[in-house]
Amino acid sequence: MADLLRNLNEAQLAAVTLPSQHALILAGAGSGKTRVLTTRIAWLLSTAQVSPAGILAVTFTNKAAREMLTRLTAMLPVNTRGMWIGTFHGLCNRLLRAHHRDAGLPQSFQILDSQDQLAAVKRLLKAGNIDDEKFPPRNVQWFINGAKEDGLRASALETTDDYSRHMAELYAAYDAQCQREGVVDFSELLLRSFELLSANQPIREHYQRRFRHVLVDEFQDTNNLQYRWLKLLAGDGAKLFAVGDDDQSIYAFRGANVANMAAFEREFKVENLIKLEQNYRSHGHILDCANGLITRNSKRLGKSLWTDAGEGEPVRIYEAMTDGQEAQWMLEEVRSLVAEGYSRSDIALLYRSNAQSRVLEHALFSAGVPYRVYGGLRFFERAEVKHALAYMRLLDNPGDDGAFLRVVNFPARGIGARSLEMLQDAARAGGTSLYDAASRMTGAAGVKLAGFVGLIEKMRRDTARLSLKELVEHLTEVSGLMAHYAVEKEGQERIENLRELVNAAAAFLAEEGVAQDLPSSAGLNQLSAEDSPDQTEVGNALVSADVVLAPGEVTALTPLAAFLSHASLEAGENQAGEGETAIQLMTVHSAKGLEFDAVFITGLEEGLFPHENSITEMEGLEEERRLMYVAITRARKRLYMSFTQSRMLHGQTRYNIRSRFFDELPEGSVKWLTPKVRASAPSGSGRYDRWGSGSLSFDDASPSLARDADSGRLGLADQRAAQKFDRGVSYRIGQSVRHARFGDGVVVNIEGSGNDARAHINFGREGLKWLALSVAKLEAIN
DNA sequence: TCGGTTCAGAGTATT
DNA sequence: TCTGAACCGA
Repeated sequence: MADLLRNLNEAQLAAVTLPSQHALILAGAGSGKTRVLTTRIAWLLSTAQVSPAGILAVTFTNKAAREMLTRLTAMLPVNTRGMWIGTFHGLCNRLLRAHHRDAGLPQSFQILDSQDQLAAVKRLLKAGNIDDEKFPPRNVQWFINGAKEDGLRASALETTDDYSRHMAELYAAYDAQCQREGVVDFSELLLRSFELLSANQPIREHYQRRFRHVLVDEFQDTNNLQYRWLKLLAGDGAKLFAVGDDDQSIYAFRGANVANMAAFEREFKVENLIKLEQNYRSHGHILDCANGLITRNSKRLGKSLWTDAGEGEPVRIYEAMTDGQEAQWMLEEVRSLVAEGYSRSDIALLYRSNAQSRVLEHALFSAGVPYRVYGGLRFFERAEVKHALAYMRLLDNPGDDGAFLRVVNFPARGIGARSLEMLQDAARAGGTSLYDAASRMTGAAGVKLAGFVGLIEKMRRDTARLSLKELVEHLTEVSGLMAHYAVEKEGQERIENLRELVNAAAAFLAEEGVAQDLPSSAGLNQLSAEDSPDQTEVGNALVSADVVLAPGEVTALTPLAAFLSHASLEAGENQAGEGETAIQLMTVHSAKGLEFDAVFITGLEEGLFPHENSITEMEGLEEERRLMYVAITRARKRLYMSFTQSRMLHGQTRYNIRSRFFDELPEGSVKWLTPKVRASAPSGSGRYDRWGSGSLSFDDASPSLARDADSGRLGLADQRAAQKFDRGVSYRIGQSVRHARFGDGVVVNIEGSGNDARAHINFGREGLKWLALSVAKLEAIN
C-alpha cells in the first residue's frame, strides 16, 4: 500500500486518500490525472473501504477505459471483473442488456452508430413524404439527439411553432421506428437507461446501494443527461469523485457543459476541491505560454500549472509567406529534429481543421518522410465492413429494416428502387418489417425479394452451428461480397478489410473466452455475496442481471449479438499504424490527452485559429483559447507555432493576419524565428467580417510569386517577386500597416498608381477595406 | 443499374 | 480546391 502512494506529490496524495466524500479534482494538463484516478481506486480497494463490486468508473472513450483498467491491474492484483469500468455508453449498454425487459427492449437490441442513425432518419423522412429541403436529415438528427441529451422525449417537448411541432412529430416517429426495429442509437442508450433508473425504484435502489464510489474522468466533457445519470446512480449513498479540467473543455459543440463542474460543486456541497497544478510533462517556457494564454479567459475555476523541470527552450514562432512555405519550413525543422535524435513518432503536427493537413501531407510525402494522419474512417465504419455487419444484423434480427435496405441489393441482385418502394409500401400497410413483407411480395419483384430472404434463411441455417469466426467467414463468401470486391478495381483493400473482420471476430471470441476462464466464478461468488441483501428485495431479475454483468459485458447474449454491439460501441482504429515510426498529424481536438516531445501548431491565423465561426458563438472565443491551451500543453520539450500571410482555402487565396493568441503569450518565453511584426487583430469588440467577396487570388496577381513560394522557402526570390507588385507606392502585398481607426492590417491588393493608388487591406475583425493611399494615413510597420 | 456530370458546401468529434 | 450527394442518360 505504501508502494501505491509512493512518488505521489502532496496534492495527488491528498486526492487519492480523501475520506469517503464527494470530491472535485481540478487536474491540469499533464498533472497525473489518470494516475490519481486509478490510484484512488486501488487505494479504496486495498484499504478495504470498498469491494470491487462497489466501484463504478466512467470515461468517455474506450481508450481511456482500457488505460484505466490496464494501470489498475498493474497496480494491484485485483479481480477487476466485479467493477464497472467503461464508457458512459458501454455501461448503459450493460445496464440495458441486463434489464432489457424493464427497459422495454429486446434482449439483443442493436446499436445504431451516427451513420446508421442518419440513414434511419432519411428513411423516416422518405416514408413520411417529408420535404427534406425543409427538414434536412442532418438537422432532424441533430434535433433528436439534442432533445435526448436534455432528457426529453418528443411528448415532453414544448412546441411553440409549426417548425418545432413538426420536428417533435418526426422525433416521435423516429423513436417509434427504432422501437419497432429493435434498434437503439447512442443518445438513446443514455436516455433509456436514465429512464430505467428513474422509473424503476427497485433497480435504482439496487445500484445505488451497490456502487459506493462513482469516479468520473474528464468531467468537464459531460453533457446534461450524463450529469443527471451520474446523480441518479450515485443517489444519497455513493460518493462522486469527479476529475476534470475546465481549461480543457473543448467539446461544447457536441453538448458538453462545463457548468456541470460548478453545478457539481454546489449541488453535492463539495468540500474537497483539490487542484493538481504540478505538471510533469512540459518545460517551463511552454507552461508559461499556456498559463499566460489561459488567464485571458474570464470564466475559470482557476488554476496555474508549474513544473520543477526547468524552463527549457523558448517557444519558437515562425511567420511564413504561404501555406506551402510554412509546410516546407516545418519539413526542414522536422528533419533537423530527427537528426538531433527525436523520434518521428514523438513529433506532432497540429492544426485547427482537417483541411489544413493536405499541404502538410504533401510536403512530407514529397520528401519521403513517413507520417500518419489521425481521423477519418475507422475500421467498423468502412462501407464493406458495414455491409458484412448488416448481413450479420439481419441474421440476428430480421426486423432490422436499416440492415435489410443496406444489403438487399448489395451485391446487386436486380432489386431496384422501384421494387423497394413497393416493398416499403407493403410493409407499412401490413405493419410488418421489410423482411417479413419481402416473402409475401408477388410479381417479378417478389421473386427476387423471396430469393434474398431465401439467401438469408439459408445463411441462418448453415451458420447455426458455426463459431462466430466461421460465421463471418461463411457470410462474406455466401453473400457475394467477396466475389463482388474481387472484380472491383480497388476491391483488394476492401477484401483485406473483410478478412480483418474475420480476424476481429476471432479475436473477440478469444477475449470473451479468456474472460470466462479467468477466476470469473470466484468473482461471481464474491459478487453474489456482496449483493445478497438486495436479492430478496429485488427478486430474480437482478440475480440474472449480475450474471450478465460480472463476467464482462454481454456474455448472456449470443456471440453474434455481442460482437455486433462491440462493433457499434467501439469503432476501432483508423488505418493501421504501418509499423514504421511516423510523424503524427492531427487536429488539436484529437491531440487532447496525448503528448509529444516536439509539437508544431500550424495555421495560427485570425479566422482559422481562432476559427471565424467561433467569433459569433456564445463564448466561442474562450473555447478557441482553451483549444489553443490544449495544443500548447501537448508539448514536452519543444514547441513551434507558425502562421502564414496567405493560405489557399476553398480554392481561394486568403490573406490572413496572425492569430491574436500570439499577443497573449509572455514575451520572455517565446522566440521569433522571423522578425516579429506588430500586426495583430485589433482588440475590442468589432464584428468579424467574413472574407471572400473582396479577396484577391494570388494566381491572378502573381503567378510567379505563387510558384516560387510553393516550391520552397521564403528567400530573396520571393521578396523580389512580391516587390514586382509594388506599383510605385511604398507598399507591397503582404505588407503590414497601421491605420489610426482600423488598427493593424495586411495589404492584400494594390490597384492604380500615383494619386489613384488604392490598397485593399485586411484589418482582421474590422474587415477588408479599400483605402486610397493618397488620403489614408497609413503607417508601414515592417 | 451503372457511370458520369453537376452543384453546393467546406469546424472541431466520441459513443 | 476538393468532396460528397444528387441527378440524368444509356
